[in-house]
Amino acid sequence: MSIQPIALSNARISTFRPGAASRPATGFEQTLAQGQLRRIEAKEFLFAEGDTISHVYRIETGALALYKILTDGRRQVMGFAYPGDIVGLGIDDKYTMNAQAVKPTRVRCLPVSALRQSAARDPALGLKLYETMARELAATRDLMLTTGQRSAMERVAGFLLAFSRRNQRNGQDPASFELPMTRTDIGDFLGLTIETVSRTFTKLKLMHLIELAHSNHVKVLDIDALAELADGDA
Amino acid sequence: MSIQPIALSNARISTFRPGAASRPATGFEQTLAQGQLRRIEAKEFLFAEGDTISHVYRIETGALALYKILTDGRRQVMGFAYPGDIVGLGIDDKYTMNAQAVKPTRVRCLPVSALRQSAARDPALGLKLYETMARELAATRDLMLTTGQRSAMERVAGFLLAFSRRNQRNGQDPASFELPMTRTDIGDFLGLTIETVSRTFTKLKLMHLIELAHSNHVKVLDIDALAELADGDA
DNA sequence: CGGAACATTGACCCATGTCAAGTGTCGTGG
DNA sequence: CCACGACACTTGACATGGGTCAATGTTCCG
Repeated sequence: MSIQPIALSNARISTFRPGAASRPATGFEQTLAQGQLRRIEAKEFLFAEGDTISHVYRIETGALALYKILTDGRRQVMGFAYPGDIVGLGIDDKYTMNAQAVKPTRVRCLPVSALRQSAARDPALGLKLYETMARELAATRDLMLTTGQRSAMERVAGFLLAFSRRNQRNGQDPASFELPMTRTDIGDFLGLTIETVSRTFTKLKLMHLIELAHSNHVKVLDIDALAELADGDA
Repeated sequence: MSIQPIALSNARISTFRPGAASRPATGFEQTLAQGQLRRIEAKEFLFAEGDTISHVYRIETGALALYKILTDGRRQVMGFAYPGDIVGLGIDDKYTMNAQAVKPTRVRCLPVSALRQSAARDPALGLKLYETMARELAATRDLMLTTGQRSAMERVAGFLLAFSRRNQRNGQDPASFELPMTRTDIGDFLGLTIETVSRTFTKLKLMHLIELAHSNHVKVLDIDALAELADGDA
């Protein structure tokens, strides 16, 4: 896979499906399902880097940007969290990133104390947490391969491609979607300036690979060509 | 901390200290201690991306480079593994990176089957694995902040600084050390070409912040200035 | 309608990549 | 012990992708 900009997209601790009995609900999922629902507005923080960890969250609707900042203001977006994703896990007692909503978002809250208790008893939960982290690590490494080695065009094409594929996985239209985040977010995610992101979008338009109805609504015209541009990958 | 280029440097599953009884050895550590010792030569692979996972390894002596490659040859070194570090963990049944010795290296081997068995029974082990991954994730994110947002000088200064600090933690001279890896490895790690790495080393020499006896022996003359150059961090 | 926030576009510049030559350093074989 | 080749590193000259700065356009909302 060429790009994996979705911090926790595969990091779901097994989505809870009431109908499908194939996978029994763990204590964690049961607890989470009863967790309090919380609504946050666009640009509001769910938590900030350095805050003491109180809860772990699962996104229900909306989207979050997860990022770190340097003192001089440079910012690296580590990923975006979408419905189903879990955010806030970590071994220290402080959050290591900022989690800021990019649009109105609802999350379900689980106190970490409850998580710790369960984990001390249930070997399966410990392994799930391990899996979750391992997946996120894999995603982060893919992103690093991207920001470390690829050209602006490869990065942007890969970003759009990942979005398209994510839609497909979720049974939505892979050829037409709304980007919830700003150019600044995309730039800070890919390690580019907003100008470069914008220019690259324009190039893709001129090549007739995409259309931009409004600046955030993307229509993919030629996904194969897009994949080729994004490529350079195993 | 400004840079953390050491993939698994903090990812040790609690170093086993026979003398200190404060921390009881887990089943994992006991098993590992009895694991087979294996010697690999410089440039030899411990495992390659895509190989089926058979063992998890702990480095005893030497150093490994862990990296991914794109089809066109571009390479991203994700980190280096030093004595005490654990490599080979992952949720899939294939290794996700190449692990290649940068100098003669000895590792202790643990079959994953043994690990899986232990983990199914022991909640503490699952949590340790989780911790290990969480630490490595944090290190990878720091590296991403580096390759994504920093200048060549910041990257190289940070790299040397991390090396110095690592030596200090291990009770060795923080002002004088041998880099086990080539300029190519450093470049592919920091997302720079070997020429840029070399030129940056030269600049640091001219600024009298370091000395290079042989091209791989670094003497740090002014660690504070180095830290300042590396900085831009929280 | 007005203004704020975001996006696009253009002109220019610079840090870093590219290409090429030159300089150690090491190990091997004569 | 020296000659040689292999390999890694350094240095220089030049090219360029993407950053910076500035002006303009677009969308949205009060």
